[in-house]
Amino acid sequence: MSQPKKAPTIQDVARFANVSTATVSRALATPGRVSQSTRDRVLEAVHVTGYTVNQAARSLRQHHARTILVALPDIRNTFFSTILDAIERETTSRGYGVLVANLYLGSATAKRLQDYMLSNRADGLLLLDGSIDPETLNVLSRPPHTIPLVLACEDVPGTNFHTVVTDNASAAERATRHLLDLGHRRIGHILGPETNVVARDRFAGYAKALQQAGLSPRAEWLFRGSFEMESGFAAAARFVSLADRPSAVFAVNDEAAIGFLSGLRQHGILCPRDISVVGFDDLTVAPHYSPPLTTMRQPREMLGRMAAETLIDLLEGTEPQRGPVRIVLNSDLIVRESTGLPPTT
Amino acid sequence: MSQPKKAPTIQDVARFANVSTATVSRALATPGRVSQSTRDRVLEAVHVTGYTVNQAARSLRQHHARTILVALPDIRNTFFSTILDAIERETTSRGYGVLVANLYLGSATAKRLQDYMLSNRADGLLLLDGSIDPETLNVLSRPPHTIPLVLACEDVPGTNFHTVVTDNASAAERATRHLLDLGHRRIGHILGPETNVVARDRFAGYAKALQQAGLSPRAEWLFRGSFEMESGFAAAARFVSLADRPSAVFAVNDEAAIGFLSGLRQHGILCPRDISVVGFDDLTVAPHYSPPLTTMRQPREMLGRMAAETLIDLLEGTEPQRGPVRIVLNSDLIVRESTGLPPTT
DNA sequence: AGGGCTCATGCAATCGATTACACACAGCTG
DNA sequence: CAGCTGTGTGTAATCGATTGCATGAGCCCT
Repeated sequence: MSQPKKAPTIQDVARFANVSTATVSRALATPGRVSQSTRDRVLEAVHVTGYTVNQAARSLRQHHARTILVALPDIRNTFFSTILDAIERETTSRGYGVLVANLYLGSATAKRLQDYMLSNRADGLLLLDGSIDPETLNVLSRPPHTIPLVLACEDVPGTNFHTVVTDNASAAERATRHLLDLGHRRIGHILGPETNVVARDRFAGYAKALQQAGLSPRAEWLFRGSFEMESGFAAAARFVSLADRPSAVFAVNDEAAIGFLSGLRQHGILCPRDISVVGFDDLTVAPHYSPPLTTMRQPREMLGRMAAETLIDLLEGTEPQRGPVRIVLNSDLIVRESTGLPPTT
Repeated sequence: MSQPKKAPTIQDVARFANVSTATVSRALATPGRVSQSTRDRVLEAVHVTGYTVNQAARSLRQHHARTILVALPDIRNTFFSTILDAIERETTSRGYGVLVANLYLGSATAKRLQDYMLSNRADGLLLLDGSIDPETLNVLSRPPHTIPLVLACEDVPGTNFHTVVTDNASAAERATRHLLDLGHRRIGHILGPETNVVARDRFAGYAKALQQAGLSPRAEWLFRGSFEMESGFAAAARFVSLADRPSAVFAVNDEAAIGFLSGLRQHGILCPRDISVVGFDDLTVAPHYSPPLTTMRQPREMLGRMAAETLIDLLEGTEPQRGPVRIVLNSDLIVRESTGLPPTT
């Protein structure tokens, strides 16, 4: 009696409702296909027994898990966690679960992904990390595995999958042009990691804007970094050691911008009085920073939502599938107080 | 030939290696129980066929999914995403997957959790949200369900589960005492949501420190808010409307502190010149804010790791199970520049 | 009245891995 | 040499839900 009773199964429900398991299954999945009275009895029995479906059994039989895997380079970063949030909302509203895998660079990433994907735990992969080996992806996405795959945020060069990204290059161009429009001619850039597509695109946009203004990047005004605050902070140290300093800097993201400003402040350089800085992302803290940050706002929620949508459509074969989709979302320039006219020398 | 070949199963491996499926299973799970030569043949066959286990089948048979569910109130918040990161590291290193569920307050949370947990998708639940209905948890955790459950970050009053939390009350007391030690006597507080345990504990610590100094909270210096920047910002508006203002404020977390400072700045009130502010959490941005924030640093990674550890130990029945464990981690006061002596009037 | 429907339901196979049990064979003991 | 032990392997049941096929009841039409 008081044993650790086992979870009720469809058998229990069937017994209780005096029908076969097949009927229970149908009453639940396709209510229209059973009679009113049977349906009522089954529903009643479900209620009484407290039955819930065993997903493992269902997955085994139906060959899908109603779960997707989201692989990202760093959950701690608000940028990614916001996207993950949007993904989670969309997927759960469609009845899917979300498995997360954090891909610390350098770990046996490919192997882990494969293990995950090939073991029927997840039906599809949403990849937010462009730094993965393209060949691994090709292996996963082609027969005999044929794993539905959507790339979001970061493109993987040399592949041709469904992709949802933002317009990094043109947004960076826009940010840089904003500085040019203010009258700046001496514009530096805090770069992201060398290998990162997003960072490269943003640099390209920056370079293009300069070029259109008849300028070109100067090596000593290019500060290599990562996407983190610390790297912006480190860039500030290099900045102050320069004899000939830029009057404005475009940072690869808000975090780098914030670290940079924080570093400059330690050296008595104030923004926007002495220097203008543009960031990228419009983090929650951007409007509340001191000074409030001028930045490019990416539609992160939308990106996450569309990526999830694309993947699930793919899984369910709703869309007619005319080759890989590529969605590019636009970013907006948000002008705040971290940019201003160049100091009059 | 070029059909979408199906994924290889243990049957394929067995056929290839000329053994039974039982032997393949044993060769993989308990290599010591098959002969050297058989083992080699099986491993070879696994390699050739590209076999990976079907988790759904395994789960069905073994009655566990090697997956845990992490339920949190808001992934976007760095605070939670950092913990999630730590959890993910720990669980994957132990061979478990992580499903995430975001619990927007007010949604049919309890129902969602139950569906999730009772459907054999996950073996255990790691709950980072204290605002859930205690009764729901009791239902889940008791027969016939008996779901292993660990509470992290936020306690749920009226329940008695394994818990991993930080010392919110005493840390808040410490933060407040820091202000007292600087000579402040007029100390306000930005509160969190009324219903939140963490917010309540921090308020209690604040009140206790005041009391020990012979003071008590003044209603007009208590700013009700949430954990978000906007609520800190809103608090600033109320602050400036005060005829008689505090000289220092303890904020329920860094986000509230930042929003508050940002709001004050708009009104020309500068920190630490005019006011001292202490936050809580030590977000990444805290040292890079202007001014760099004095705050209580919580061991978030450790918290995530220990919570995951506790849950998995529970699942695997490693630990001898002598009643619910309760782990309380200590926070550290990090003094930076947002706190200073009270302005000399 | 009988043939041909549709509708509701049951029977039993199926998904892929694990594992209790059975069995064959080798080597050892008394 | 009969009997015993232990090792290595195979057979088949099992986990729980879904679903193709079969069946039977009831209805309509000619």
